[in-house]
Amino acid sequence: MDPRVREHGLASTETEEQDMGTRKGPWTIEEDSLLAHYINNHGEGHWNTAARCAGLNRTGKSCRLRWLNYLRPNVRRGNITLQEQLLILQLHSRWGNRWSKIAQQLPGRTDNEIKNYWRTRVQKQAKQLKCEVNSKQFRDTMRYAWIPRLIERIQAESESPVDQPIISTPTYHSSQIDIPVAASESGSDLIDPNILPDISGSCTFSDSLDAQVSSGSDLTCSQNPPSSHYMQNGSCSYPENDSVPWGWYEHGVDMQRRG
DNA sequence: AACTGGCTCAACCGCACCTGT
DNA sequence: GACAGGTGCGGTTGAGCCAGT
Repeated sequence: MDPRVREHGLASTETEEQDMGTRKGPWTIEEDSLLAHYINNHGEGHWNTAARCAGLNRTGKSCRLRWLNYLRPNVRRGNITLQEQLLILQLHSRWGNRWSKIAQQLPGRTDNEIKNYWRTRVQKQAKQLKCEVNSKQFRDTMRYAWIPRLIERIQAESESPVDQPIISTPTYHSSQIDIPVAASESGSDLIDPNILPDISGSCTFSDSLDAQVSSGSDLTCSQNPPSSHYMQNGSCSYPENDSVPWGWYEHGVDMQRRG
């Protein structure tokens, strides 16, 4: 849903807030317009000045946030693609909660969006696995189960000629990372060795866990995520059968929920 | 139809860092 | 060096939406 629609309904309460000083809460279309117009003319930065000169009764911080997360051109909203999910998992395993740094590798995505993604999806999975999101146990699950499954998934989608909206997403380029949009010959090509140096080189554990994990243990499973009773001896294992569907974050399906 | 609980995401808050004086 | 103002970042919150009952 366009947030403006949501916000517009709340705009009627703004008068009392304006009387009491700096405005807070959802932005109105008028405020968006004022801010965008100002920044188009004067450029980004100097947010406090922008707030004053644009006639906005907002803090500079609020203006900055609104611009970066919503008004800025090329901001991509909507579902995180599989490639983006993969990249987020990889980068988070390397950098931790450095959302802004991770966001820099995902053009058009904001740190706020990635942070929200992590909290709502990944942390939820950790919670359901009854393990700390920063624990070795969870990281191993991510590295040796979810990421490989994500790669398989990306590969599978790239091989099927129909229903692959993800393929239209841009290739991500940076000095360090170049995640190909279409899968190459092997899924491992999708992992930047600089990001997860231990994945490609840790065949023994990876292979053994792979055998345990089977399919359906990854971050795209939300409808029926791996439950805690699959946890054994401090690591994650999963049932042999593929009872957990890949529907957790089905693109083109999930994204239709919010239109 | 009404209610409820879970989910999403925009926006706020507090803190840390940077820069100019 | 001390201080103040501005900016950036990560954590958190709460309103609104939606699906299930």
